[in-house]
Amino acid sequence: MARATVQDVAKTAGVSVGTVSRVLNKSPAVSESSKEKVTAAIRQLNYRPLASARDLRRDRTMRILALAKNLNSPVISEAFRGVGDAAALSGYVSLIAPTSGELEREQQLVDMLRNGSVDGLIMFSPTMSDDDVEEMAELLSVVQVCEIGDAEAAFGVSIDDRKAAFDITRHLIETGGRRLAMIGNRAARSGRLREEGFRLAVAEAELSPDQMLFAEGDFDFHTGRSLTRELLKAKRLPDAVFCGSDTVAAGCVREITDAGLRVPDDIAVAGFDDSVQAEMCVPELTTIRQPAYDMGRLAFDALFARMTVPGVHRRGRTFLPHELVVRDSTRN
Amino acid sequence: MARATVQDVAKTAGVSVGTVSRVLNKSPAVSESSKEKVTAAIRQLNYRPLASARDLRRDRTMRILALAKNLNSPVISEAFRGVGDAAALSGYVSLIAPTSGELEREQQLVDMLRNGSVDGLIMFSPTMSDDDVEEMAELLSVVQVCEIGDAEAAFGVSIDDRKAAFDITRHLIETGGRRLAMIGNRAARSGRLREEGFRLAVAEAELSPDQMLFAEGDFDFHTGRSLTRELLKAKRLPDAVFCGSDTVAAGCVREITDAGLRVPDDIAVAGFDDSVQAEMCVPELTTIRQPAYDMGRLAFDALFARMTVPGVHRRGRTFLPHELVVRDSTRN
DNA sequence: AGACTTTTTGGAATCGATTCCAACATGTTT
DNA sequence: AAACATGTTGGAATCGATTCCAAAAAGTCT
Repeated sequence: MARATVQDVAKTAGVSVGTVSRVLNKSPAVSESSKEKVTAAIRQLNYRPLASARDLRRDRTMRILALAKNLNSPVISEAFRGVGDAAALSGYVSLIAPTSGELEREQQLVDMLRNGSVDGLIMFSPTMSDDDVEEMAELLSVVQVCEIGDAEAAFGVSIDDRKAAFDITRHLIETGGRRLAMIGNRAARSGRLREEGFRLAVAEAELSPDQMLFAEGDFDFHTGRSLTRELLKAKRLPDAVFCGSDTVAAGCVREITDAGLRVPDDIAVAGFDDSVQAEMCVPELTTIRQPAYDMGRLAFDALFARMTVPGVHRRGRTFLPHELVVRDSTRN
Repeated sequence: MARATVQDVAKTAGVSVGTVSRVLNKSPAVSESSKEKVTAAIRQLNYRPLASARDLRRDRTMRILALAKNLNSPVISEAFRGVGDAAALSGYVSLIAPTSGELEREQQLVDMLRNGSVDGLIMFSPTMSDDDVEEMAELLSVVQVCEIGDAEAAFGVSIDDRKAAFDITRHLIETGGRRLAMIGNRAARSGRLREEGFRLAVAEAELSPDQMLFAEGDFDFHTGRSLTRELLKAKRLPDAVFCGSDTVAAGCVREITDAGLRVPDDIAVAGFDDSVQAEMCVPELTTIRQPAYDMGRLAFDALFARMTVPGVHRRGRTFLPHELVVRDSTRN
């Protein structure tokens, strides 16, 4: 009752293992009659080729792995959908695993690439240092998506976070913002770039940032609320707040509203990502939409080139255009 | 510059492949001196054992795979965290893949279990029929979590959806609900059970359900809004609505509020899952909290038993206790 | 020192699918 | 009918790590 092997199939079909393998791999050099015999034997024995044996012989797995701190993020799950669809077109299976931001767990998963459990790796939000990612990418099939190191040599697919933050900040200024604040996250690479974009836009308008708050670690709703509470303690309140994510922005709006102030009349709020939370918020959030699905598709394409063409090493950075989505949290 | 093998390591270390393998597998029968030589050679050659060769020989991969329609769901991602932590304790790596509700994609992923790419499978929201799941589980290492078929023979780990829906519906009645409505999802197994629980509670209170709406396919915010719009067209409005998920409930609250009515004063609303959206909603949602993390841990334990103990076949259903979380969307 | 146990080692066999080469069968051409 | 191309086939070698067995080395006891 154990697993059937090619040998078993060959015996039942009355042919050689070579012929069985040829049928399995759709080689044209098989007669109609033996093809039928083999197919029948396969069905009869309920045979499936063993992956490890095939992978060992072929020296590839047709599997790729994506890593992210957290699977919850709408941008990541949408981007991974893009990865998956593109991968499927090329016959690859794509899997994903959360690292929970733990270096050890991440290492264990990265090892799956090193030991040939998968053919390629897509990193959404690395925990390891930028240098380590770069070094790894030098030798192995790795592509970064969304979160990419600031270094010149960094590579991968993302939007231009600095430009996106610049754009949405300028929108806050154009709709009347004069005392601008930001709630961001310096722990994340993208967070640092967004801060730069924010500062640039403020400087360009010859204003000075009124107040800024930063959270270490991940963006979340409660963090957004408590940071906003800090913000509201100031003697002169800001009249526009740029938040590094929609979730934080939702917390920000909530806290402002609970304090008896109005959004956007007293304080305008902008988010980032255009997640479903942007629409669930009251008022609905002005935000930045990322072309996450396409980013995923492009990331796989780059990975595919890296995996299949021997000469290709890591490519440069690809920026995809973002989109400013204006809703009620800033209009007035 | 190709990959180093045990042979290479053996040669550089001046020992046999057997000894190298013994070092790799921490066999005690190795002298201190050769252990050092081998370790040095491994580092020098940057050697990693090839997974496919090891898996082939050992006939197991120490990897498991989880499948879900969608990775976005907070309950699933939390349950998967539980799976991952429990798996790590036993030395397993756990991966997850979305099926997008496509049967073909699901089949391809399930094939990874059939062909030995992974040792076990956890199914969160199967697309295939209950019968197919049951049949598969007869032979292979499979455990269901959250969404489990209604059949007597079904097995896996979940809360008692019927009871949870009953409890929250009774809460709606106890807080003054007389004309009860429900927005649910008959496409999902859990959705059908929740409907049963709702009907039971309504019947017990000798009321009759005022109106019910069902969505085919997944719960989402926009579905919640449009279904609520239908609900509000009735001549006699309901005074309490039970929604099959927090996201739908958020849409429901929004639509009610936009219509100029008050929650909970005019219409009370209850959700399900206790996701972050329950807290983001204004007013915050009364909902059912699932012990998702523990469900994941238990699921892995069951899977582990199934994978390692030869005799163990599928076990019965394990129900974990849910919790009614009362917030402002129902209190009055 | 000789007769033992115990520890450590080398190396061949193994896991199961693929692939290559030689051999055979069939068909075509002259 | 011989010479040749074309289409199929069988089976051994291969991928790389593990494991088992026999043998060598080291240690213990009388």
